[in-house]
Amino acid sequence: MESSHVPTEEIDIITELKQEFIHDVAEFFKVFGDVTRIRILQSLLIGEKNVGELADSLDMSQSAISHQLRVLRQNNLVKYRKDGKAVFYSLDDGHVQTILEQGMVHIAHKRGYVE
Amino acid sequence: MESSHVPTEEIDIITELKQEFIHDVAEFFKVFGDVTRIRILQSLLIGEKNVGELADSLDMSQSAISHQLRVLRQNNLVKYRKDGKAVFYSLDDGHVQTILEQGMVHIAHKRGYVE
DNA sequence: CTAATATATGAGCAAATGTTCATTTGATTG
DNA sequence: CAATCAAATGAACATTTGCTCATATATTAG
Repeated sequence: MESSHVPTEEIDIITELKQEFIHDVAEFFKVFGDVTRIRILQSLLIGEKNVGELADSLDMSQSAISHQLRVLRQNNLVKYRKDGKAVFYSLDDGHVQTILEQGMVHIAHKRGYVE
Repeated sequence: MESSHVPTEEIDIITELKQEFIHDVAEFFKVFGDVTRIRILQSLLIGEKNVGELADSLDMSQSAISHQLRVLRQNNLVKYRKDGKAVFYSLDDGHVQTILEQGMVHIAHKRGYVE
C-alpha cells in the first residue's frame, strides 16, 4: 500500500472535496424529487408567475407554495422579481430547464409515450 | 368558460395522465436525491461491481447497500447479473449516465470548478 | 448432507420532509 | 395614520426515508 506520490494530506483534501461534491449533487436532485416542486417548475416552464397564481393554478395553499418556493430559491432553481405586493418567480437558468426536460423525456420513453 | 371542443371526460383523462406523469418524474428524480445512491451510481460509472465490492469501497454495511440497490433496481437505474454467489450491478442505460453527468456538470459549474 | 459465503429482506427506530395553521412582514391604498 | 393584500415564516404534526440489527434465502465448497 501507500505507493502514491501524492501526500496523504492532499488526498484527504481531495476526498473531502469529492464527498462534498457528491453531497451537493444529491442535494440538487433531491429538489426535483417532489411532486409539488416539479409542478411548480413545470408551470414556470411556460413563463413567470407570482405566488398567488401558482397557488391557484396548482390548487394548493399559498403557504405550501411559498415554503416550496423557498426550497427552489435556496437551491437556485428559480429566481424572483418583486413587483409591488407581488413576487414573480421564473426558472433560474437553462440548466434547470434542460435537466427537468431530460427527466421528463426519460419517463416518457420509459412509459412508452415516445419511441 | 367551457369553450373547448374536447369533451370534459377526455380532459379528465388527460389531466389524470399528466398528474401521473408528473408523479413519475418526481419519483425518478427522488432516486437520484440521496448521497448513498449517488455514490453507488458514481461508482458504477466506472464499471460493474458486486454488492460486497460496493459495500467495501463505500465503507457501508452490506445491508444498507443492498437496500439502496433495491431502490435503484425498482426504478430501473441499475441492472444486475448473477455470477455464483455474487450479484454484479451496473448502470441500466445511457439515460441514467446522462442525467447523472448533467447533474454533476451543473454542480461543477455552480461551484465554479468549471468555466 | 453441513458449513460457509453472498445477498436480500423485514421490523424497528431516529431523522428528515411536506403540509397546515397561525402569525408576521412588507408594500400599497384610502 | 389604519386597513388591506401578497408573501414569508415558525411551530406542530403526520408521513416518509435510510439506517441497523436480526434473520432468511440462495449458492458453492467440503
